[in-house]
Amino acid sequence: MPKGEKETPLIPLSLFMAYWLMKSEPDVFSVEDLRRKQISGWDGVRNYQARKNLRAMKKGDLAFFYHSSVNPPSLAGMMEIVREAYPDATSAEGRWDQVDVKHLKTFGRPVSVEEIKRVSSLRDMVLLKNTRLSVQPVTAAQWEILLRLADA
DNA sequence: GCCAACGTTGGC
DNA sequence: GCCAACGTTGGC
Repeated sequence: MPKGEKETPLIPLSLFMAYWLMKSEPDVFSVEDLRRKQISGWDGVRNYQARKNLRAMKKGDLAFFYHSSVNPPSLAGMMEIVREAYPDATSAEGRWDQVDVKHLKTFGRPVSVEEIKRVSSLRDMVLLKNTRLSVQPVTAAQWEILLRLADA
């Protein structure tokens, strides 16, 4: 290999980590609330499919912070999973879990769901297919495209 | 505020 | 296990 040429890893780093999208109504908890706290528990999830996704999260995974039920609904920032699933203290039944997340970025240019719908390579996003799922996976390819749209 | 899509509950 | 009734989510 010629000097100064960057060595390509045999296996891309992205294969080792997963990407997610997590919804919150910003009136309740926004990406700026998370920026102020830096680290916060992500609790209150009461859906089995979302719980399954929470439990699949690994430390170091990245997630988009999605602002739902506002105009316009959009990807507002990015965070890192810093603690894997553990019992949600706000759940009396004890069967729900939460993770801890850390603020990484608030997007200067949030990506609206309307914009996402216009990108054909994003048409398979869970966000568009299963609109009610509040914790959902994002593929590495989708992640890259969305980051570019966010100018991040 | 409306309503479509989806999830849960409970009677049978 | 089916399904009707009901509740919730979330875009519009």
